[in-house]
Amino acid sequence: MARARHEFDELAPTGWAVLGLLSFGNELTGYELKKWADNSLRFFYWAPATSQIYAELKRLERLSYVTSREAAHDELRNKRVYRITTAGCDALRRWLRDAPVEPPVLKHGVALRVWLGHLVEPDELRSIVEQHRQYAEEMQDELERAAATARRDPAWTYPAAVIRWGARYYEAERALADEMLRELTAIERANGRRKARRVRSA
Amino acid sequence: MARARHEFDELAPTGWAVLGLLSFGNELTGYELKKWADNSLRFFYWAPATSQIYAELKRLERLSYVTSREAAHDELRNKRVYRITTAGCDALRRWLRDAPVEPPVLKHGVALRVWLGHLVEPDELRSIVEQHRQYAEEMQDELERAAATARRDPAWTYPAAVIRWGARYYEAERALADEMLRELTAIERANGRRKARRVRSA
DNA sequence: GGGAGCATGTAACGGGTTACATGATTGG
DNA sequence: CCAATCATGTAACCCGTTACATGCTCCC
Repeated sequence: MARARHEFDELAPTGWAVLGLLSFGNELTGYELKKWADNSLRFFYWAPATSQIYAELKRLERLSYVTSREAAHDELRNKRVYRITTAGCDALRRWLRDAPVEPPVLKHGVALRVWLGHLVEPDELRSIVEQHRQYAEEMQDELERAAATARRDPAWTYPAAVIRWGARYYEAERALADEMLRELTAIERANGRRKARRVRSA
Repeated sequence: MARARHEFDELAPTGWAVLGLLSFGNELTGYELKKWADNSLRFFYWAPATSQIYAELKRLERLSYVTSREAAHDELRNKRVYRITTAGCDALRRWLRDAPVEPPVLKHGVALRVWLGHLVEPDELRSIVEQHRQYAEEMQDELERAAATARRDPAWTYPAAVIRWGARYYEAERALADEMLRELTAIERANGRRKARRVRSA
């Protein structure tokens, strides 16, 4: 039953993600990595906590997928920069190629709450969906701005494509929220009629 | 800094989700709950492991949000059915109303891999996106079938609305995959031209 | 002077998973 | 008779988070 243990299981996805951040060639500190994660990965994957980035870097170093050195100047502040190794690059490549394509993880709290709509007042439900709509719109805006300023640099072609993908994703999310609001209106109207019928027949 | 501990923090979202499953009124066993989760929650939230459902039920019982009894007939097989209490129903209502609206959790492995497209062959990238497209299509089909057979029963209006929402969600996901495939084609063409230019200028 | 940002971690905890154990019933 | 399904749980483990500790530097 248990799938054979493969090389690509040796790291949790987050580990590969961090290694991926380093695969663009820069030498980066844990702190910088966190910031990069926060304004790229976050949009379509997720932003690990700072503490976990450090933990992940240690693991990566143990596997010789990254090397680190004390940043030369500015010696007093202890500052360690990490760089991907060829072994790390190879392993990452293999992971990208060979790891099974898994369905995205989606935990949609708003959908969950609408699903339980019979328990709350229609207005409260609307408000929840509206807040979500707002959020989707903000994300879309952010990503569209990011797309506009994206590097022309061929090294960033793929990230740029994913940013555009993200913008469309959140656009769809917003459209979905709008549609849901229309559905809610329809449900309220129907309930109104039902209630009216009950009253008439009483 | 730390947000004040609220009542709605007393359970992890999964706890509320399980309680939500019970809020439709049926008496259910842990096993049945798992199946319900697998063919409803799964589409927009996520399906907890069986073992966790039992753990969650225990917690819910400790909080008096559910009660349980040994199923009367069929005594030999130890079988315990759970039912939501009024306290549980109230708590769930409060959670639905008052818990902050949090952004959906999205961990999109496919996007992550495209983002690192510079490390793999274009064909391998296409294949990953195509597998994902396939998946999205299957989910859409499943949900559309579910929507078609959905209860007319007013008690299921909201679940039905969420099923339709899900169908549209995966439709969008498929469209997004298609668009991504077109982008990949464009990138390949551009890389071809770049390569050609390099050759000419050499 | 003090707050924001830079920088690195540790400790405790919790939520959730996999793997495992157990056994009865049903249907091909 | 054997496999699948029903049914319930425990134990080990790990991923990741929050909270905390520390201290520097830059700029208002």
